[in-house]
Amino acid sequence: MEANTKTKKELIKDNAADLFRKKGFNATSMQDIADAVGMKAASLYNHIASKQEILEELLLRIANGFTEGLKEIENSSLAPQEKLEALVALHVNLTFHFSDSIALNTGEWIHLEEPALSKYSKQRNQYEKSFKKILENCKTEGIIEKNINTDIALYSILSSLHWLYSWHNKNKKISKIELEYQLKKVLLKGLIK
Amino acid sequence: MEANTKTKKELIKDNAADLFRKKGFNATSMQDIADAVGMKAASLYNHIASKQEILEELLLRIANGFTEGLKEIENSSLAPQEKLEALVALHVNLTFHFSDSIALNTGEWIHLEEPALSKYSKQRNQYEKSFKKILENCKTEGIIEKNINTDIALYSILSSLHWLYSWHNKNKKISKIELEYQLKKVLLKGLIK
DNA sequence: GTCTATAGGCTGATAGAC
DNA sequence: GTCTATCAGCCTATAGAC
Repeated sequence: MEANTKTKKELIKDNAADLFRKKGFNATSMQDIADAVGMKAASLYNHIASKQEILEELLLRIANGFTEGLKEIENSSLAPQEKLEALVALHVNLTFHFSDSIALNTGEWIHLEEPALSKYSKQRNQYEKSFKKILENCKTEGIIEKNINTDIALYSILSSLHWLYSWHNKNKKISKIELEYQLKKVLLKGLIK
Repeated sequence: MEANTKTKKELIKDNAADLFRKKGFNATSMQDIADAVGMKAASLYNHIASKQEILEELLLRIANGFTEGLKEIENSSLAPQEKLEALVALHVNLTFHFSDSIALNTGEWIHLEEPALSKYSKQRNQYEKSFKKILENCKTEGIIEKNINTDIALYSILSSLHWLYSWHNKNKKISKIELEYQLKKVLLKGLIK
């Protein structure tokens, strides 16, 4: 599928994602989106139902990406440590794949309204819970030290992975393979010898 | 200084910080802040000049906290690795000290207007630059492996430290000492044996 | 499917009585 | 220093001509 085969709705969502990321959801007006796409604000409503709808579709698409990726990893016969590495790879892949809209996953999701907010939060909580379980399996197997707090490890890793998009944007020079290699090292094996 | 000796301006800023964190700067109205403080929206302007001013004062106070803390560490005679540990401690301390307003440091700073935005960004960039320098010194001394990308290590650590506030809020059970111990372990020494 | 025109509501901020 | 009243502007979204 090439760029010019995109539906106008997809084009609107792409531009909106970019603006939401740069200015925030509330500070982005339909006027801003219309200007970016190249039409009048009123015309947007021939393709989308509301500003909310744009945010919902962008975020639920990403949430589904994570949910599906996680399911594959959970159902695999990888060892706990390999599952951890696969999760890092999943984040890197989704960051490259959804490059613009993935930034919304960090903060802008709070502007979702019900029932989308509940649906999104549910998926996100489920994801974190499963991630934590894998960390705990690593602990049981003695791969991770017993006195490491699983919650701290979890949120520490997730924070780094959530912010991936920001240097994907700043520093395009880093390839996917290199990014994956570095993150596995820094996040899992540690910095100091 | 006790809670009830706070000026009304400080009370307004405290409540605003809490709302900005929960709802975002743009989604928080002066009405919301007035309701939280217990006065009419118009009365707020007897204590503050504008909504912008609140955001600026909250963020510049934090930025100064980081700048000053960093200066102390830089001017100390600690070894590179100890400086790294001191930086982790600095983030933990400021997270506990500014518990509500520190959250704004993660995303809401984009709503600063000039010239405050430039001032803030300058301090932030300077902070990251100095942090990076300390990492590079660790590399020179052979404490950190040569093939680790300093930028990735830097942003990975900073991301985790920026998100500290979120589980400080969720999980008050973790003490400052324990948090500091765990983070030094997870961020610096690594997860996997 | 695009446009112009506009509704209806909320926003940050000000004026002026008390 | 607090209030009521109010302004001027911007916001999302709709109606209806073309």
